[in-house]
Amino acid sequence: MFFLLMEGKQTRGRQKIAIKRIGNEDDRLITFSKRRSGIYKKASELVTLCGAEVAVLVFSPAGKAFSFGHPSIESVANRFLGQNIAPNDNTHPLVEAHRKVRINELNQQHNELLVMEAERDRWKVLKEGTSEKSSQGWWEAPIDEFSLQELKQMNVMLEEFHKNLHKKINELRRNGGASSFQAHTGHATNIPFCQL
Amino acid sequence: MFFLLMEGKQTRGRQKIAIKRIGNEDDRLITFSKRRSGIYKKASELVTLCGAEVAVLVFSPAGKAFSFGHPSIESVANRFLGQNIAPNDNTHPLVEAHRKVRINELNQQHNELLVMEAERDRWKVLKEGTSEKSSQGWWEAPIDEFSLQELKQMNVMLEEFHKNLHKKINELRRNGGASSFQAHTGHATNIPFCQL
DNA sequence: AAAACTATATATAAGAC
DNA sequence: TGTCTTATATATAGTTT
Repeated sequence: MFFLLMEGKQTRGRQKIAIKRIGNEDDRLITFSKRRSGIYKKASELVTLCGAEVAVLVFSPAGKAFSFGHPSIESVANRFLGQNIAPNDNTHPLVEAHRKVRINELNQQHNELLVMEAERDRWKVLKEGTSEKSSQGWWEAPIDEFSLQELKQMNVMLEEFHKNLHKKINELRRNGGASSFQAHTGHATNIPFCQL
Repeated sequence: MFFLLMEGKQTRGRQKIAIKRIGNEDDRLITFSKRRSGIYKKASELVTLCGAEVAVLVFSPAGKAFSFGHPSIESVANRFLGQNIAPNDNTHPLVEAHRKVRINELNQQHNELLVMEAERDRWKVLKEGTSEKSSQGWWEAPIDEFSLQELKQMNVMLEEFHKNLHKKINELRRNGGASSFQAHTGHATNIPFCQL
């Protein structure tokens, strides 16, 4: 602790910062990661609360891509581009997107899986009140209906599914497809897939 | 005021809500609008603080499209979509890779340029006196750090640089192949993913 | 290089205009 | 619709583990 003036307080808490480029690279990277997660969370809440479709695309200064999307990044982005770009312009990349779409479906499932896994532990805790069955979004699964036993079984199934998914994705990758995704899991378990 | 128990308080303040679909339509619409703005603000802060590129696409349940993007929705979306499309019909991998790297460098410069130009224009506008409700948002640039003279010089430099950049890009296109500049913008930025 | 921890800054629900 | 207010919920800066 640098400041001895803080009688009785363990930290200075959140400090105000100016909205300008963060000079220190380490701080900037940490802030990038934290705030990116924060935006994903906000986006997912907007989806759930209002039934909206949202896509968030982020490129780090280093050029690494991150994204959040519901129902999928592709669907939202295409919907947007489709209405803003000449609809019958077939030179647009969308034409050759067949394999890509398949891979993206898998990736989306993978993202959902990661989210579910991340949420799974929270569900255990959440087993208190609120018997809601409004299954709007993918994360809004029927929480309360799972006993601990069922959660354990689900855990096993998820892990199995997870492995299979990776295998399929890797097969597709070897066949020439490519995609790169990162899920918002709340746990930052990043498994970006690699092209080539 | 429903609750007479609120001694001395004018409102109950922010109330906790469950993250589930808001039943009342009016509330849902208001929340949609407020939170959408909130996400834009967060996105713009991420841009400014970390130098990221961000696009946020939102569709209301009614199907109306909203978006935020920096440097532009199109550039970020194309960059993302392009990155997820597998150019599996490459000629020679190494040649292609080298060209991609070169174009990637140019694209990054170009994106930086777009950012700088966008900011420059904002500064210009602000200098010219239309200072209305621009007291918030990421475009609130550090005006005071730049004299008018410096802005003019920067303007010239930017335009020169911009022209050269386009020239180089066009050269590469002629030597390299089919894609448009826009397509290259998308394809050129997956260095972190394919380890060329 | 993540994750956890406080204390504080910020976002926003509910209401009023 | 949009803007303002208030009080509270939530996000997060700075730091430690």
